[in-house]
Amino acid sequence: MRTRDHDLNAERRQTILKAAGDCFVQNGFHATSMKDVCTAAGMSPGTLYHYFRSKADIIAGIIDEDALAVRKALDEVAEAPDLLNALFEALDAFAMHMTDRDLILHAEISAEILRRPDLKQRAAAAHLADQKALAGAILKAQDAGTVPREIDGAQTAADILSLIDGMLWEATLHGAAVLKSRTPTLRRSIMRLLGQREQQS
Amino acid sequence: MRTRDHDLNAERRQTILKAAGDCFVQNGFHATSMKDVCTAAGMSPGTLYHYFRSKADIIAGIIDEDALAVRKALDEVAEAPDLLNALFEALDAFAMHMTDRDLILHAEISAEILRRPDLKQRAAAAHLADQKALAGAILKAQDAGTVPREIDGAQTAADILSLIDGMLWEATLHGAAVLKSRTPTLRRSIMRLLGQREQQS
DNA sequence: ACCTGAACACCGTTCAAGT
DNA sequence: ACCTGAACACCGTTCAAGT
Repeated sequence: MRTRDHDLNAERRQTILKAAGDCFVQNGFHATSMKDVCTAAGMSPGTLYHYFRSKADIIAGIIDEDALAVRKALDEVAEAPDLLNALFEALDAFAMHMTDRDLILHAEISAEILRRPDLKQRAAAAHLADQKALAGAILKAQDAGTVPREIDGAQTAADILSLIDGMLWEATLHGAAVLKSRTPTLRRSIMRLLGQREQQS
Repeated sequence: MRTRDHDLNAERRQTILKAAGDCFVQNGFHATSMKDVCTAAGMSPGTLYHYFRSKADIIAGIIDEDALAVRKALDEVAEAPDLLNALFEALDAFAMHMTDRDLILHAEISAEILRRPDLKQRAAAAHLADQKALAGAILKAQDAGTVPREIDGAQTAADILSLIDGMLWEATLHGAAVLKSRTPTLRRSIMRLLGQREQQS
């Protein structure tokens, strides 16, 4: 058959993404050479370039995988009946399961987004979609009476995402351990942003 | 005289930092070659390497300049008699005077911090110092009775810095214009984090 | 279509030589 | 001390040739 083998294509691409991810976590995006990725993936440069057009294209693939995961998590929160509960549960799960590997890869991803205009554009669209999903959830909570009307849904959604990003930034700077210690206080801050009164547990 | 000429040294370093900054803003850190910086600074590679040990060392110099500016602004806020006022004034000035150039350079800086462990360590120290300065200011406001006692100063300081970083991230993704539209709502979010009641102006 | 590996263009850094 | 520019080692990408 001369036609393109889609299964092989998808499989090879997956192999390359995994191998590249490992390399990037170990040595960073710019410190790993294409030769490194080739060795890790067990193929020659020519073959690798058959599946990805450039080194940058590889990290774009990794970014897409990451964005999809965030997307799914937020959509689940948006669809849940109780916003606060769902959000805090997602946050806990996030802080629990985030490994050092994830954190390092997230840093590499962010760095590359900051650098490349085309990735920046995709990240901007993803960020807007995330914001809208959360804003929709806030609106629903306002209809249900859980969140006061005077809260600006869109802006508050953006601020909540900022808080989470900020925690991630702290975690990359000071180590993954801060995720666990930070989650409870982050909870309180998010509640304040959503206009909740203080409450003793 | 065979002894090191300190004035010339400082001047040349400044020339290089400025030239490199221009190059990085135009083409990004990794897309500008040392040859580009040499041309912009008007000197040969050998001379440039006489003043900076590496390309990474140049961006480290730019980072230090940036961190110093943040440091100064936050210390002024911390020393002001009225925290809220001083903070909001600083924020307005920040949003007003932030140029596209600053924003792009900030992005390049962040990307490089994410990548290099030694820069990461310095950024972590700077972030901690910023956080402490703001936490001190919150404590002072608590003593003055402007901010309620149940607020956790250190964590709230971290959260406020997260909100500002988040706004910067949004600005790099969606353009500098969001800084001006975002500042008023950011104000309200910060007030909420500091336990202030809603108020009509 | 899928794969190989030598070859090309380029870049960060060094170093012998000059003043 | 300060400066030059050719030279070195390395890296992302291409391409002629093979199956």
